[in-house]
Amino acid sequence: MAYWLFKSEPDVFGFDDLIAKGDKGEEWDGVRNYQARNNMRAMQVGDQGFFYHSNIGKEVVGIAEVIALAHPDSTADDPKWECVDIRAVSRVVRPVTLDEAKAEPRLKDMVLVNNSRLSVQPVSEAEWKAILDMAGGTKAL
DNA sequence: GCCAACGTTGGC
DNA sequence: GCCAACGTTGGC
Repeated sequence: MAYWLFKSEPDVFGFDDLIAKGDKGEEWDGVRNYQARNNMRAMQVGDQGFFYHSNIGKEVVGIAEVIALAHPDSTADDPKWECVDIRAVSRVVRPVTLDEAKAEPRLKDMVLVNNSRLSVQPVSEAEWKAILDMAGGTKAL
């Protein structure tokens, strides 16, 4: 099981929008960056990822799960762009902000802290646990 | 709204 | 294949 982080602007598509999609989830489409795409290609069904709100909030607000392997992005002209499907799993008890992540020694190597522009990021198991710890765990949707 | 950082593009 | 120019992203 691997861990990831999905970044989105909440005024375009926020965690609540993903929750509204229910168990069927949603294509994580629109990614036009090779690193982000390659991360999605590496995902397995059942992998989990943090859902991070950029610009507004700048915080980890919930957890999503990969429910379909990478497939061609239906919104792309070029089949080289692929995306996975994800669904919302749970909220964090307390959102963890970017400022808090930057101030946390355990997260000093986290991609979010060092390269916040990458929209789909890998998260190590230690980072995953640290964020969950800071968030006070998760709660049902 | 500004600007720094980053990725991509295209001329050479 | 290098690198300058450009566009986009996202924190501030």
